[in-house]
Amino acid sequence: MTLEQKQSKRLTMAQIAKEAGVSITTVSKVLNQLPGVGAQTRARIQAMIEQHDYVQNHAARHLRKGQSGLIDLVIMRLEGGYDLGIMHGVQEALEESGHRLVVFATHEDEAVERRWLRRIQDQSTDGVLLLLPYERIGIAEMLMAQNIPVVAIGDRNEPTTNYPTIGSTIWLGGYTATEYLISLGHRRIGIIAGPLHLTTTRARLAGYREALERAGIPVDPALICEGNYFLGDGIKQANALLDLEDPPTAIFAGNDAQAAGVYQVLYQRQVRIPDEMSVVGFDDVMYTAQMPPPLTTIHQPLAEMGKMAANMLLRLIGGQTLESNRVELSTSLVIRDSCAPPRTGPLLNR
Amino acid sequence: MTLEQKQSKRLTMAQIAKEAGVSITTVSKVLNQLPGVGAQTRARIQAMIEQHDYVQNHAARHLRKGQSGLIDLVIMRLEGGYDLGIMHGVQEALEESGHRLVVFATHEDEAVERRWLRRIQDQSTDGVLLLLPYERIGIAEMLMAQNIPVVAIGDRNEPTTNYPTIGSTIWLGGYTATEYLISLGHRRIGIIAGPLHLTTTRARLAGYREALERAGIPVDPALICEGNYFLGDGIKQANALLDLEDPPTAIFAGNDAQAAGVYQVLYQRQVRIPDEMSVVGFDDVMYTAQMPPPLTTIHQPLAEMGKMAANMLLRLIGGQTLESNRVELSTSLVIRDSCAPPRTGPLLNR
DNA sequence: CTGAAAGCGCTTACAG
DNA sequence: CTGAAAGCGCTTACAG
Repeated sequence: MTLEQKQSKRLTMAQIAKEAGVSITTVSKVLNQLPGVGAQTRARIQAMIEQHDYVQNHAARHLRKGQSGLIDLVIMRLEGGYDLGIMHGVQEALEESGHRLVVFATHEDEAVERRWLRRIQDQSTDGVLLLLPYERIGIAEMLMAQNIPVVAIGDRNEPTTNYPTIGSTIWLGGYTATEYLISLGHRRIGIIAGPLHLTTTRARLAGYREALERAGIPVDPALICEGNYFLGDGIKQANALLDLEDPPTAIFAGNDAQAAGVYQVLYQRQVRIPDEMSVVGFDDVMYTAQMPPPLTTIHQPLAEMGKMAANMLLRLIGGQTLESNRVELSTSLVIRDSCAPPRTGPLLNR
Repeated sequence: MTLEQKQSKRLTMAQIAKEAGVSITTVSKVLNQLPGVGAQTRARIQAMIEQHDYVQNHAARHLRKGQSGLIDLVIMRLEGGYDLGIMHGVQEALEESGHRLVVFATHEDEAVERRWLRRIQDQSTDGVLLLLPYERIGIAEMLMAQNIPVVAIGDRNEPTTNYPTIGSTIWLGGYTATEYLISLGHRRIGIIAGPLHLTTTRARLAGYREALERAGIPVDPALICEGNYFLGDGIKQANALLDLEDPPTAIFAGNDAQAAGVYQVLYQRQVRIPDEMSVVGFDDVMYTAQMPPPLTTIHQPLAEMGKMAANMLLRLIGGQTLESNRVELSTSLVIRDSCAPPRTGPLLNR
């Protein structure tokens, strides 16, 4: 080791102890705010610590205490919107606890997932937050088998899980959005769903159906489109809906990304929102308020969900038990400018 | 410790060694693929490792080798677009190296930054990627003082730094965008800049000026707006430009978020893009291709920048030296559907 | 109130 | 080719 490197090396507890003329044990007690140190000694050591700007070595602490101070967040892909909303809340919670957040995107690639899982298993995480609608290699189970705490955010494909999950009242969101459109006078309401094998998709759809049925409006299968939750799906399905013999007067998109796709199609076809077509989204991600025109959508409390999930995980890590394995925060309708009563007369195909 | 916990505990190298009837040293050599182990012994130990799905303890390794396997990425806020583009590239590079990515958003809060810095100083990071246009508390310097490798991404406010930075040819982007609009016949081109104290803003502006001057078009200060790089700034400045006595026929936005704001204003005022107004953005973030109409913009190779920054950092961590302290990747014009020749006759104020 | 000592699970000279 | 031993920098019973 060269001299230069030696000089730049951070101090150890032993060095602090030596300088203060006390034992390492005593320094450790001061650092960890443990009792059993005289007031004067404590003050002297404290001063020394501050003077040198000493920080405990993380690795040694980790090795002894078995805590890495790290939380892993697993997401499908870095795409903004929904995931970022959740991350905001997670970050906020971790800021208080002092944990750092490791972010990992699976890109739905099994090999990548397995490699990450291996890297995680060396006890270098305190807990994992799963932000995946579904998984193929059973990440949650593998993690639990290793006694690594897990909390899943958003709806998962399994109706019940033996690990905690936090979601929102999706069904109610689907119901509320549809009911709102009905209240404006709409009778033909198109819905763009996600993949039907996801429970979260089915919940939206069930809410939609319930609202129609309560209003005595027959459900027209032609108005129900299956897609994925991407913008491109909104484009594709909006086109399909508009090309119908008897097109809808309102479109309820499965999420805000789809709604953005719907906007694009309406723009291209020169169909005015909301005069000629009403649109409702789902999620209420950051940009919805700024879409032209501002999108009426179902608000999911993303930040709160993230925060609560992180706090649940933290409690699990602390060895506490959770009151409930499943928490649902409430969705709500945010009325902005994308909906209006249907215009009289059929919409012309353009 | 209860029996249950005992059972779930992960194996140690010592246990593997005992089972295999060899020393810990030998197991370690096999695990780290070091020479000095007989082929048979190696095979036997290898089998044992696989059988037990043994993974080295991260904390112990970290303590001995002084490597955490962690890279920290510091960003201002989680907002998507630009930052996510960079993150994609970073993740890709780290996937190969095996490092995990810690993400931290400063929210431009000094207290938060200082707390993070402290947490970082305990040797629990291998290196830091800075994705901040500027910083108030001198993060880069503090990190360097602690011998923690740093690489900054995107342009920084300092013209020169004593740590590596990676950016793109912003000036050229400003020039190219303006030149393109001129080539379409535009003479009055509005530009929405970012904060003028940022070098990155001034580079765009200098490119804009250069293109105008080369074309013999006088620079009209009224057409130059200062804003911030958010969507709201695009809205505000687009309104200002449209309210001018002699409004521009094209608007060059400082980034794509601003361009989205411009779109919104044009939509509200029922000014058609590109027939009545041309718009150019900057960055080429994920959603630009999907804006209605698809936005013509200056492409920054965000993923490549992130990847290269990560690789530079990795090299620094490995003790290698870098060829250059400053790398600039090239920007390019991506022509989509938001520009057209100016319509004849003045644009009516609406 | 204070401190000597064991030990967390590895890696790495070094000796055989 | 193989292994005993020191040590990375802490925390934590335990003894004084």
